[in-house]
Amino acid sequence: MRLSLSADEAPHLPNFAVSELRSSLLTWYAQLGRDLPWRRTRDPYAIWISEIMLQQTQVKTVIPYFERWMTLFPTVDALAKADLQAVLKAWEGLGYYARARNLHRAAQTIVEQHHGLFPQELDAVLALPGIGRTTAGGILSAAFNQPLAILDGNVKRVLARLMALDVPPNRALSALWHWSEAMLDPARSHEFNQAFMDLGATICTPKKPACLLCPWQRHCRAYNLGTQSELPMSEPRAPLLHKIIGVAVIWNDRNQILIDRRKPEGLLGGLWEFPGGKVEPGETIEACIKREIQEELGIEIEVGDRLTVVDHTYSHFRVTLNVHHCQHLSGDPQPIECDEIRWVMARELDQYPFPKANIHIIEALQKSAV
DNA sequence: TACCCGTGGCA
DNA sequence: TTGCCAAGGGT
Repeated sequence: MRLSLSADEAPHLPNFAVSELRSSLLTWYAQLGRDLPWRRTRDPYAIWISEIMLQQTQVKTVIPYFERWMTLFPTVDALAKADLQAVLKAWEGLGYYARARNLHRAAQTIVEQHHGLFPQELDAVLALPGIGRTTAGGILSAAFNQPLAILDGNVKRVLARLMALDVPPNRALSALWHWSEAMLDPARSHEFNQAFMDLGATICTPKKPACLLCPWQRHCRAYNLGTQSELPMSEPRAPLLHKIIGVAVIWNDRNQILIDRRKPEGLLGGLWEFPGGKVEPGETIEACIKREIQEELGIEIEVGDRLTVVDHTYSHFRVTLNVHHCQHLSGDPQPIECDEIRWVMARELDQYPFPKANIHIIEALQKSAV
């Protein structure tokens, strides 16, 4: 098996086939394409928001977030003027929080450099943070019918099967871009790109593709070879690292809880959390929590009863959070390894954006308070 | 280039 | 329970 495939090695798409593939896909889409909220508008702002939310995220998950977002921040200007904390709160639970931080920054750039109007020039769009080639093509084709190709996960999978690609898609990106561009119907790029993605999402699915319903069945190399369930090829992955974490819900004598805001960049950047850290070899949970709180906040606490245990999986590792009630004893908490610290009442916690694993802690707190 | 960056659904 | 992967981009 070869390791990679360059564009000039890519098998050629015959012109007669391209013409038939375009028309059969567009006919299929006119009948069976999905009715999605962001397809009812040509507003580039709304389409931009949907494209960012849909990065690595399924349509079903995105729909309620999209509807709420458009109510909270209906225009570029509204988003640019909003507080980052409010933006992160609207994104809470969607993951990949850099997407929300980039949306906020990009909105401010559009106000400052483009009079608040979403730019139509490809280079200007690509210059905005959080927008790469696929997202730029998706926005500009959907909003302005510009003849720009896309290469999202759906299109990669469809093309990998159509062309019986014998390497993992990420080893053949230039060939895949070449095919996506060759396939695109330049006069109807808006419909074509949407149809291309719908084909991948509803027919050419990762598991058990519905080949019998596929408008491209006759031309599909994988179908004709019977290898559609083996494609696209996948890359081996390293097993997830597992970290054991001690977490403190620290109470003061005014019935308040201590939370901290993470630094603005990196994992869960800008979100709030309950403080804690990794258990070292041979260390008890209680000792870990006491040590971490001393190191990170410079205060003394007494570690009390266990509140809950939370298992959570991130992209590249897994954590088990061992959460204990704690009592503040002495010292004024300092933001040594975070951006900000606050004492808040339990009922105020829902005003702050928290990562999912911490949402579970808040739910456990609400249960234990009843 | 290879790694970082969340969460949910599903088998 | 575990692994896989979904409308990717930044560095």
